[in-house]
Amino acid sequence: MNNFLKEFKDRGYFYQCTDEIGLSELLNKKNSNAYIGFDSTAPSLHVGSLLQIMCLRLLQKHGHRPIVLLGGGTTRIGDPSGKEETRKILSEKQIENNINNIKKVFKIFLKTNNPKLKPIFVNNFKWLGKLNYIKFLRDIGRHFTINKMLSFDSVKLRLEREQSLSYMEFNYMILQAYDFYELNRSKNCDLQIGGSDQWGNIVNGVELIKRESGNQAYGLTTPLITLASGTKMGKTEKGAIWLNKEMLSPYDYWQFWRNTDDRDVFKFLKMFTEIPLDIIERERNQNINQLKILLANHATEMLHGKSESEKSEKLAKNTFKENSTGENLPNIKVEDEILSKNIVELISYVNKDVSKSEIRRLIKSNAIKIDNKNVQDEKYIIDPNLFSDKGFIKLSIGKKKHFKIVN
RNA sequence: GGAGGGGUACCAAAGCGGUCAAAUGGGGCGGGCUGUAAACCCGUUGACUUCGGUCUUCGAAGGUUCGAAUCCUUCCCCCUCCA
Repeated sequence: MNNFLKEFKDRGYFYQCTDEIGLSELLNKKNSNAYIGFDSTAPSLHVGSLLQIMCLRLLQKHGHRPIVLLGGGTTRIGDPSGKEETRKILSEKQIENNINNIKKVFKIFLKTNNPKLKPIFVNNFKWLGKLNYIKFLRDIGRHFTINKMLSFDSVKLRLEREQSLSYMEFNYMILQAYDFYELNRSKNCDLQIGGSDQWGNIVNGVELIKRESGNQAYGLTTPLITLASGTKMGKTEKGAIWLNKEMLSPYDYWQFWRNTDDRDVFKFLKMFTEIPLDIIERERNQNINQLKILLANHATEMLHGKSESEKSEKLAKNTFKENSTGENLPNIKVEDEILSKNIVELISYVNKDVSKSEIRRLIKSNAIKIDNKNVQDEKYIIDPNLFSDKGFIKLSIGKKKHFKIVN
């Protein structure tokens, strides 16, 4: 089997392929261009897309060139796959904005120095935006039968549940198929990779290419990752785990991986790090917490760089150590004016998302600590002398949230 | 177009004149246990508060009433069945 495909499988990326043998031969024969499309509905991707990004890296590693499609065109439509409801339609400006932000992350993850492997960024609005309806129907539309389109899961499920599916969304799969066709034509792209929910869209593309141009293209899908806890990857209680650092700090990203469920650690090491598989296998029986740190370090390093990753690890060690002073936490400067008010005001100032009622509740349930000492009284005012020995105080909200307050 | 059913907090879902800031479950948050895990147990979950209360919330706007999530009117939206 082709090396790329082998590693793809060994790392747990593989779900389905339109023609495994054919693809394997193709990839052995030449360096190929492969594309993955990304949703541009949010200003950042989250870990839910990370597996796809890892696929792109893997392509590069094996000498193939990734094409990143940021769907300015299809985002304007909304993919009905796996969606219960019609998606909100974003403004042009928002989409452009999102695309620019998302690009930053790819520039981190993908190698851009080698001109042969350098990713190609495409925006399908470039071709979808200027399609001529009649011409499109005649050239492309004729290859699709309604009979078949109705049989695809994305459509079928909606209809079965008697949820409305607009004509606009119904066309999504044709547009995605057309994207693949267009990339095959103009960029020599002969492979599309996507999540398992994209299977139908991908197959349509492969068929369209075959019929319209006679070329053989391939599709490859990755499994949907569910966590041991049964939830979808990417979203947690606190919200999505964003990849852009403006939306989620490197430390919080590190913490996300550090807090991986025991049952997922081994799987994630294979999927989300590039540690050689034999080494992962060898390390497997190590202390589970060491493995989690390993995972967190690698994942964070890949996205935010070595120094951020090391800082996060250090900060975590420091923060969770018994009686830590919290000196490594980022400074939060608080003026006397706030400090002279009570603890509720202080916390409210430091953590603006929490309401004062909530803070009062936290105090009652023993969740608030100043320099590791519980605060029980909501009228408590910080003694300025506390600053004098170290120059700062540590404010803790619960066990995981800590702040270093400087005056 | 006709006939019904429905819109309640983060989600699901009860309530159908006062005792409703609204049962219950999930989720979240906090505490306990631990390993920053899982499981489990407990507490909590509109806002503000001088802790006495005060203010805003049950699709929207009006109305009836001492008093409405609950009754009436109009409007908006969703669903089911028939055409």
